Amino acid sequence: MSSRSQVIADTLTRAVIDHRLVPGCKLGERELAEIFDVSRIVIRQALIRLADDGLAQIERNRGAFVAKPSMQEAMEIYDALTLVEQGVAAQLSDRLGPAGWAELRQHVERQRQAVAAGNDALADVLGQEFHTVFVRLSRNKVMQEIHAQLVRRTTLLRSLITADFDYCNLLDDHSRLIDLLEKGRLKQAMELIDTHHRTVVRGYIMDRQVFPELTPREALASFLEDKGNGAAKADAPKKTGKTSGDGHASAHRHTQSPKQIRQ
Amino acid sequence: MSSRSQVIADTLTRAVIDHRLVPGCKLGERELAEIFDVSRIVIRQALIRLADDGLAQIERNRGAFVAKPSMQEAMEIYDALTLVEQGVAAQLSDRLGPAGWAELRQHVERQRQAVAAGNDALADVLGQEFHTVFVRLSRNKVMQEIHAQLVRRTTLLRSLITADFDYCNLLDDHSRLIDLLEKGRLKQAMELIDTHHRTVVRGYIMDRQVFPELTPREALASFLEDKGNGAAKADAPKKTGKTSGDGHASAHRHTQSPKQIRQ
DNA sequence: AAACTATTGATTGGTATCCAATCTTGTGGT
DNA sequence: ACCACAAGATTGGATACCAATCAATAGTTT
Repeated sequence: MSSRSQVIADTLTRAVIDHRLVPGCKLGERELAEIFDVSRIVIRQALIRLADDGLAQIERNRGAFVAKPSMQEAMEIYDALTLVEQGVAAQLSDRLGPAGWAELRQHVERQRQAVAAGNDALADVLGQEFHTVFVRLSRNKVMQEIHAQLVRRTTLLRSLITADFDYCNLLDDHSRLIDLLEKGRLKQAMELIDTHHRTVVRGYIMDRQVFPELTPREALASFLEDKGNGAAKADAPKKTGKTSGDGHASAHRHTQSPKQIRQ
Repeated sequence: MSSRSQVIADTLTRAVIDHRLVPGCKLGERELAEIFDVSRIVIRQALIRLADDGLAQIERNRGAFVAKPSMQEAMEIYDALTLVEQGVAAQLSDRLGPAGWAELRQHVERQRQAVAAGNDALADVLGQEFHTVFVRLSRNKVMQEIHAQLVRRTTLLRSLITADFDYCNLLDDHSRLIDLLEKGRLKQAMELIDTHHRTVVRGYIMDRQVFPELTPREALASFLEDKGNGAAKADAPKKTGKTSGDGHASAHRHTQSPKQIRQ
């Protein structure tokens, strides 16, 4: 249904927020065209979409690269995210019904169980997803899209840094946030959101040089496999690219292997 | 410096927010390609940019049209705008220095003078611009871009409705907002922002059928003239497309002349 | 006459090929 | 070691072409 450039843009987006394509990585038209078996023009359209989303930057006559935000921009993204989530919190504290609170609590509970079961990967995804669910309850699609875009960009940021903190703390934050909001303690709730994000940022140490771990061809190998199967080609990337979680309750650490650097 | 598709996207954006191109208007590739004297591919890239910005919608195998948001979406856009401006207000009330407040007051003063001088067009632009200046003082480029996009979309909405209110009231709102914020009366300030936008929305009567006033060729005639001159071609559209004001303190009324309708 | 169907025409999405401008790189001379 | 210049590669764009699909018309049937 979607145009091919949209599918490819979604696939690339997924690759970026999964840290398979890291900031600074060159996204050559010819190379991508070969990988996706499509003409260069379709690739260019996909890259325009990525650039509009803030995940890539296109330099005239030099090509597209995975975006490499400055520390300043990183701060701004987190500030914007905080602002949005605080605003949504304010709205929800007024308008959210019992069913909504229940859904949030249930989500936290699922994450707690994942932690208890030692399934860190799932816990990670759920922790990220919480914020998305939170905003979804505002029932404002425009706001959802803005938030999703900001979240994607924070996820991109996590490629640039070495996170180092435990996320049990953050899970507690989610639980406490619900409590505060339901009790109408809006001011404290907003304070919590602020410190929550600040905790995340503070856990980050920005490495100025980031080393690509994978070439585009390696990073997108899974897509090539999918393409072999045939059916899953168009569906899978679209869905995961849009709905699946992203966020910042990660404890990953990236091994650094110098290879091809930009700047 | 920018790619041609970007320049064209900016030109089209300006035409849309100036209401020369109204919601539902068909944006045919071939027609635009002739108008701008470029290949269809460049046009398609420009249309992708517009669609990503929420100003156009592309339907597969049917083409691109100027976006025609539903009443629901209109509400969501205004809610999002309110949320963003409230958040910025909260930040500014803490962090803004005397110079900032002075800039805001000066801006209101300029608008007041324009009103006094009977220069309604200028007053309109300044009234719209106030919100942009307000957000700019947050010194957060990411937030600025989000806000600018939302403002563009509200401006698009104004094509869909018949506004009917005087904007002296809104000018007072701006002045009062500054007073409240500087005095730290944050809660009242946020309430004011909310009612400010609600006033705007309430002044609107959504007409379900919108009639294109101009064909793309007519709407973009000024561009064609510029192109004849040669020099002003690349500069003018770029600059105005990005910085010049948009907002909602308008008192325009659109005459309706049935012509080519969609749906 | 009204409703359904088929053909035609126009438009879009996409490919392949070509070209100019620009960037990068590597080589050679000093 | 350093600078200049030429060669190669890459991007931005034009053009021509094709298949798929939508819209609208004309024709057929009831």
